[in-house]
Amino acid sequence: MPELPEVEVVRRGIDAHVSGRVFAEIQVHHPRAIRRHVPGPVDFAARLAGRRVVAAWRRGKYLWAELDGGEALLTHLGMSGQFLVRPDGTPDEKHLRVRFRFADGGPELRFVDQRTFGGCLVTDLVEVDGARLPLPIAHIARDPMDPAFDVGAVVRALRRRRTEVKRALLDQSLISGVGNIYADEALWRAKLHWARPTERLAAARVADLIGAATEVMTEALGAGGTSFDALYVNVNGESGYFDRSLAVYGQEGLPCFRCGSPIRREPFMNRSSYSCPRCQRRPVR
DNA sequence: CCTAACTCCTGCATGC
DNA sequence: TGCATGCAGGAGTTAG
Repeated sequence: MPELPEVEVVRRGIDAHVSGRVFAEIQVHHPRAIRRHVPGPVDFAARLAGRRVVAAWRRGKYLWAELDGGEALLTHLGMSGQFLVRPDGTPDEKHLRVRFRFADGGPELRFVDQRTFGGCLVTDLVEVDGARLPLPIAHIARDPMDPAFDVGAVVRALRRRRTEVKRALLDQSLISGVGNIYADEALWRAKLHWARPTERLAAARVADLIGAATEVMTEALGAGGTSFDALYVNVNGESGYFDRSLAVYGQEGLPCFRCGSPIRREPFMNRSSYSCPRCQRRPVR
């Protein structure tokens, strides 16, 4: 499940292998992959052909290739999206959705996505609060790796919410880049139960939580990301190894690293939350 | 305006 | 073996 660290690994790969190159033929193999590009696949391909990639950027879980002339190829990996750099003639992946060829005839870029939650679109860049962003993600908050990330402002915004703390942590308009895995890891590090009401959390506890999220995602990036299977890989098809360092996510029944209590799994928003029953006490009501 | 539920999708694990 | 069911879940959309 690509979250900030995994998307950053992909961004670096695209920056290294695609920046400076000129798009040629683009093939859309599955229309759902560009469903957010409203004008459709023909327009999508036409807007990219002949355009040079200036650089690859990221905010939260979104990444985009800035094109010469001012537009951007914006993408989100969803649950299972991958960008792979492959020499021409490499057999197509089963879930190949979009093929990007280049004018230099070098290795092509492929968007592969099993569960089709991810996608691509071409869009304008706009100025938002001192940052240059693709228009559809103007509402996405800065992530903790952003030099202009303001911890104090995020703490205040989060405490204004009237909801459970994990819901707020997953809200990409408050703080971006955190998904289910790193949310659970950050809550464990901060010793907070996911259902704690935000309005009853002291500012210092919230700051601890943001710090824990930043810390765990930084460590995961250093490990090349988290991967449970072949679904998340870098542009060369290689997996990260942070899954070995996970304290709670997917660890149901295994002993807590801190206290030895068996990690529990609870239903949360039609998915799961993992936590330590002793280190992370459930709120009384 | 704010919050929560719903929805999209495929493959794998599980149980009968 | 085959079929049904549950689960994985990001984020836009819709409902209240």
